[in-house]
Amino acid sequence: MATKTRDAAAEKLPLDQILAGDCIDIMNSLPEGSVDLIFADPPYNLQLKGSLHRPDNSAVDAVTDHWDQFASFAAYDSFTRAWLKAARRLLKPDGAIWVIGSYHNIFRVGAALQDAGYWVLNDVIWRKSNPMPNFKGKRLTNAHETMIWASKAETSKYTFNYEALKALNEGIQMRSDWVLPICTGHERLKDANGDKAHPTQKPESLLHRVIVGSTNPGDVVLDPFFGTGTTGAVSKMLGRHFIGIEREESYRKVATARLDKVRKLDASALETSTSKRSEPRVPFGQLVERGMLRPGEMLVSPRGKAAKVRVDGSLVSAEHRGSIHQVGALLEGAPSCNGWTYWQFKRDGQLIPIDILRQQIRTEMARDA
Amino acid sequence: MATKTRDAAAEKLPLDQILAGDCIDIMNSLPEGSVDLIFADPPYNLQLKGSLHRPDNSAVDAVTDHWDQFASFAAYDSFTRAWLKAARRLLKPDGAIWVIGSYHNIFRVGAALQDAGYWVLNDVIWRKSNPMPNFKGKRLTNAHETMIWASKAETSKYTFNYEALKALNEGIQMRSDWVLPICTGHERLKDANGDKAHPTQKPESLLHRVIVGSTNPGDVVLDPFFGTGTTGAVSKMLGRHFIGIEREESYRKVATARLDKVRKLDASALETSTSKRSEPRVPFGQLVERGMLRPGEMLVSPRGKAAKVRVDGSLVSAEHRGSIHQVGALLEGAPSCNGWTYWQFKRDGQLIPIDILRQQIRTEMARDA
DNA sequence: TGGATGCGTGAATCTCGAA
DNA sequence: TTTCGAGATTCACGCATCC
Repeated sequence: MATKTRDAAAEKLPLDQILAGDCIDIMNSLPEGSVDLIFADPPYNLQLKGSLHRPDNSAVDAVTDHWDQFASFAAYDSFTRAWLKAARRLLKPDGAIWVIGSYHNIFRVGAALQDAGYWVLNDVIWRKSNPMPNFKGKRLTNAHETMIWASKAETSKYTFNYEALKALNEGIQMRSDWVLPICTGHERLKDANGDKAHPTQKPESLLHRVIVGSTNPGDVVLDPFFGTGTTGAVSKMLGRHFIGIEREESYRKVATARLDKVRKLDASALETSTSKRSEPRVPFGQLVERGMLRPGEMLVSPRGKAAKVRVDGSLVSAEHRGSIHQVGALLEGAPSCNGWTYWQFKRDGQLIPIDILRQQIRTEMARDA
Repeated sequence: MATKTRDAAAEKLPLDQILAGDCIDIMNSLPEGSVDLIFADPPYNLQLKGSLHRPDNSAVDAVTDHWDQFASFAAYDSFTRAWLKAARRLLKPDGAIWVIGSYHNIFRVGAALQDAGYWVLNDVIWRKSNPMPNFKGKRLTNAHETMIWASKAETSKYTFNYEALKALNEGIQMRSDWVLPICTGHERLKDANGDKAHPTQKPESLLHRVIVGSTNPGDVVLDPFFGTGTTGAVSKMLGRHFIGIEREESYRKVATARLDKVRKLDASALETSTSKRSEPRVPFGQLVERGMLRPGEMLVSPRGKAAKVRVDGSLVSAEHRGSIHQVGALLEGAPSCNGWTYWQFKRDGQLIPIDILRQQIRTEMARDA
């Protein structure tokens, strides 16, 4: 707590600094039970092989840095278990940890956390509003990353600022899925050449929510994979202490310059809420998946043209196939057509516009948001 | 594929049935390499202690069934590794699996999948539009569950109906986070007392998306934790075969009654949008042979580069010669080039993409088939 | 100054069949 | 098993440029 007298162990901490070196060695050199929160963004072990090009033939700048290379799952596990053990020793009894990862590594991290005695509180999904698409159409767009929030032990009285997060979420309980954009634009740090300074810089909005939700002012937040220092920047801004550990000198240099520019906020730290209150998009396919329309059912146009609904939410008429908009446009010989207002379905002998069903879904969405 | 002759192993399968007993024993009794897809909703090992009450003091009906009780993580791991091994043996070489879970078990399941040799394709978040709130305000609202989609091996040519899922999502490629409501209302099966028949019944919309996206009509879908048979119901409706395995008689009974009521959709509703990859290959030389392009005629690129058509269907420019793709790539200095969409020819002063000619041939082929 | 247009890019396990 | 070559494939933004 902010008001609590700092204990002896914490007094020996090198606060608000970036420590150079291997995170396991350095964590082992710091006093036991001294840190309130750990935020860790470890290597994901992506195991990328060849190169990848966009449809326009430009090359994707992939994460191929040496620090993300591991010989095997076993090697990655052994690294993971070692740093998680060192991290747990550092935590105060009521401390907690956040770890972020992708499907490449997060299952291994999660199992190691549980095996080490941490107690998982939530898994939190960062849903990216602007992810990189899947260029080859071979998988789903990888549009999220996973964070695990765990206390040091099952009995820990971890910090959770329920009301603060609820306030951040317009008065509604914060959920386990967070929609936030990736780090781009001015926030993305560049090196002297104008290239990105770090391949995986996290957005400050993500750390903002983590730190507001699970620390108090004056707390100590340690990041063993500091990179360009997002954790430090947000901690400093929010009046928390940080300790960064980073092996690579180039990252430390960028982080130091960044942290020098950060000013602690006075009082009301408001999230840059991107509340574009436009109506949410409802794919027509959801009406089929949710059983509101039956695959095989016929839709009818105002002038009596008909088309059949297929399981993937596309339509097929005598001569055309495609989306509700495409088939409508083709049947009318029009350049475009709003399928939502064009098509109707039959219930109890009545013709009903399909837009009614979309309204039902939107009403649910608004109620449940 | 639906039209492919079923192989010997698959012919011995007990299709469209619910098998009674332990899933590991039963899977081991079925023929190796015979199943296209496995969907598994294993016990979550929730480790619930005590009871939970809502703010109004009503009790939350928690999952406390005996089948969800495990003595330790080690016991749960050993169970998980055993059924995943039996499941992998059953899969065809190009088969795939989906497993759904929560933070209690999904990390252990994911690590076990990777260790067993499965190849993770995506982790998919089922984002619940109407989750149960966190009554105590001690954690984030647990508003999602995680599914892991993995192929049998890294080299598997898994089924992925990219275009169908894109159609379900109104023309934008499907992401790894799916917003769907939980199973309520009349879809939620009740027992004779009017209580819910199964504590964790999954919504059909979720299975619809899984099955449309990763199987073809006629495929065999196995569910080793069948419960009340959502996987079977959706498989049957979508013209896939199912095999259910369920230990508890009460669930089998409910599932049987449910499946009897399901009708298979007619074939035209089952058709989905397909990708160009599945269309027949047309050699460029055919355009010349058929007189659609004259030997000696010039093709033009979007940026005005030109090449001459030769009698054998190769191109020659000032500096390069080769296929339409090779010459395009060389002229652009690109690693590759789709000549079909790159080159244009001239008719009546208009520039027309050569892909139009390929479309004409494909339309003829479809009509004559 | 403002709107339209175009370009660049982000933690990516990203083709496939024939020879 | 490896090699070769045809040819399929992208969404949301920020920012710069150009009328």
